[in-house]
Amino acid sequence: MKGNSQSQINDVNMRHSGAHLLAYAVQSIYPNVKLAIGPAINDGFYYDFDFGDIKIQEDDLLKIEEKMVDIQEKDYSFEKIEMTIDNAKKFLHDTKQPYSLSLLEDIESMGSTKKSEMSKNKSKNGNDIVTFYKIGDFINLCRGGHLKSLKDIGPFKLTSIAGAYFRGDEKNPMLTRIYAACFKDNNTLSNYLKEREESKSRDHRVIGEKLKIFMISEDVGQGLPLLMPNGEQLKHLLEEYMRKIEERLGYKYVSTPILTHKKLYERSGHAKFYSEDMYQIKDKENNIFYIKPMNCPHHHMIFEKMVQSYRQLPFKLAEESPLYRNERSGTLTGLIRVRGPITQNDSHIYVSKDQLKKEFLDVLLIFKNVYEDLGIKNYYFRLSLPDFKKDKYEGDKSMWDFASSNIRDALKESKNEFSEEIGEAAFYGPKLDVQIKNVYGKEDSIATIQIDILVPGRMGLKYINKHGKEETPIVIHRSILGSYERFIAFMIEQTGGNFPLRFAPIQVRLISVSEKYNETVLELTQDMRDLGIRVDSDVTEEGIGKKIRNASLEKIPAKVVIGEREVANKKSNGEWSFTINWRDDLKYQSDLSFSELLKLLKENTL
RNA sequence: GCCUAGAUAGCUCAGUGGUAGAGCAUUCCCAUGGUAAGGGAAAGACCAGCGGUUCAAGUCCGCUUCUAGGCUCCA
Repeated sequence: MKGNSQSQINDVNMRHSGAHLLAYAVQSIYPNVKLAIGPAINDGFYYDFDFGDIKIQEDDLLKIEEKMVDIQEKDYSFEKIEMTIDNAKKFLHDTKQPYSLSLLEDIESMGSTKKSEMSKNKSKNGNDIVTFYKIGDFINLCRGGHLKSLKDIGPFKLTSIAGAYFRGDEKNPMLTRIYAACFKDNNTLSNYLKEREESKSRDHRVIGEKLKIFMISEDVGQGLPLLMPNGEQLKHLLEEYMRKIEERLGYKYVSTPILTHKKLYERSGHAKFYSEDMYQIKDKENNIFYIKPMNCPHHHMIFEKMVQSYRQLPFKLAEESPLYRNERSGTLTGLIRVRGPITQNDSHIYVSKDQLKKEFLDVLLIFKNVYEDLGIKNYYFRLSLPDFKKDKYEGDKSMWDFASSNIRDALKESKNEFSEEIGEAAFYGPKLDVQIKNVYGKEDSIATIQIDILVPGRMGLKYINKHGKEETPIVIHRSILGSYERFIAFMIEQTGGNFPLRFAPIQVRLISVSEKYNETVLELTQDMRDLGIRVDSDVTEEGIGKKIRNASLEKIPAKVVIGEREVANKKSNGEWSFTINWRDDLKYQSDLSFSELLKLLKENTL
C-alpha cells in the first residue's frame, strides 16, 4: 500500500473535484447525459458518461474544456446534501440517472460501491443516509473527498476519449470515458505532457523497427511478429544465457510437440477455462488438436513417466517452446502481447510440501541475479491471491492458504517487497507476478512464479513418499524471463536499445576510411568472426562521419575505424591496435590491442 | 471483441473536391574523405482494400483489413 502523505490526499481530492467539474461541464453541454463514476487517478482524473445516441469525438474535448474553465471561474464551493437511500432513489429516478441508481443499489445491498469494501460492510436499509454533492446547479451522488472550492483545482487538460464498460464488466453497457491530466501547477502539467510525448521515442515498437529487431506484416497476420536478424540474435543470446544458468541449477531441458490432442487439456482441466483461447486444428480423421498455449500438461506427462520416488524430488523440467494463444485482436501490442510465438522461458519444479518454500526462495534468487545482469530495474512483485467468490477457484481451501503463506514467507525471508491482489490468482493456485511498466506507465506482468495445488492431483500425478505412501506433488510453474519476445520488448524499453555488451546483437563495427582499405576491413571482419566476435563492417563510400553516425544510431557498442594509421601500426607491431569509439553508456578503455579487445569481448560472452 | 482515432514512396510526414509533394533511405555520377549527415542527378505512389456520391475523389459517404490509445481478458 502506498503511504498516505498529506500531499497525496490533496492530489486525490483535487483530481476528484476535477472530475465533478468535468461532469458539470459535460452535463451543461449535453443535458441528457447519464453519469456513471469519476475517480482521481495517478495523473489526473476521468469520468464515465453515457451520451446515448450522441457521438462524442476528440474535437469535442476542446469545447468541454472551455466550459470547464468557465464554470471554474464562477468559483462554486462544494455543498454536501444528505438523503435517505429511499429519497435518493426517488431523486435519481426523477432526474433519470440509471447508473447512479445502480450504484445506490449496491450501497443498499452491500454497504459500499467499492469492491474491496463490499464484503466487509453490512448491507444498509432505506433509512440510512447517503451523500450528494452540489456545485452550482450540478448535483451528483458521491461519497465525498473534495477541495473547498473549484478554483483550487490545478491546471488540467482533457487528454483522450476511450470506451469503458460500466463498473468494468463487459456485460454492462459501454460508456464513454473522458480522461484528463491534472496537476498542482502549470509547470508540472506541461512537463508531464512533454514527457508523455517523449516516451514515444522509447517505445519498443519504435526502437524495435529502427534497430531492425522485429516487424509485423499485415500478410502474416495480427499479433504474429517476425524477428529480424538482430531480434533473433538477441533472443538466441538470452536463451543461451538462461539455459546455462538453469542447467547449472539442475534443470533438465525437454522438448515437447507444439500440436497436442485435445484429451490432454481435458485431463488437465485447461480445456474448461481456455478452449476458446486455443487454436484448434482438425485432422483428416476428425481428431481435434490444439496448438499448445502452455507446456505444463506436457511436462506432467514426462514427470509421470520419469518420477516414482520422493528421492527424485525436486524434479525440474525446462523448455523453450513456441506457444500460441488465441488473443482478442484489441489486446495485441507489439512484442508485449502477441498471438505467438510466445517462447516461454518455462519450467516446472515438482516438489513435496516441505520443499516448497526452499525451492521458491531459490527461484527468487535467480530473478535477482538475472534481472541485474540484463539491466532490468523497475520491477516489483505482486502476490496474486484467489477470490473465492468467483467460480474460477476450486479445490481445498487449506491448500490455497498453505501455498499463499509459503509465498508470503519466502518473500519476507528474502526481504522482497510486494503487494497483494485478490482475484488475480491462476485457476490452479496462487502466484507471484513480476510486474513492470511500459514507457507509457501501463503495467504488465513480465514473469511469474505460480504454485499449482490443483492440476497434479487432477491428472493423478504421484510419487512414493518416505513412508511408502502415494503422495501428490506440488508444482512450481516459473518463468524468469517470461516470454523471450515480451522480455525483449521490456529490455528495449528499459535500456533504450543500449543493450549490455554481452547481449548486443552486433558488438563491433569495423569502418573503412576509404575504398583502399575495404579489403583489409573485410578480411579482419572474417578473422574476428572466426574467433566468435559478433562483428560487421561498413565499407560503403560514405564519409567517416556518416558511418560513425549510422553505427551510433544503430546503438552498436564498439566502432573501429581502419585506415592508413592502423595498417601502418600493424606492420610495425605485428598486431592490430585499435582506437575504439564506445557507445556513450559504455565505459571501457578506448585504446586496445587486438588481443585485449578479444579478451574484453570474451569476458562479455556467455 | 467493444469505444475513439488513424492508414499517402522503404521510413518520417505535408497535401480540405480539379495534373500526387518534401526530407531521409535507394541507384548512378563527382569527391577518396580520420570520428555524429560531402555535392549532384535519377528512380521510387492504382494515396490500405472494396463499393458509393460527383463532370471530377488521396480529399465526401459506407463496408472490410490493419495500426494506435482505452475497456475487458491474460493458463
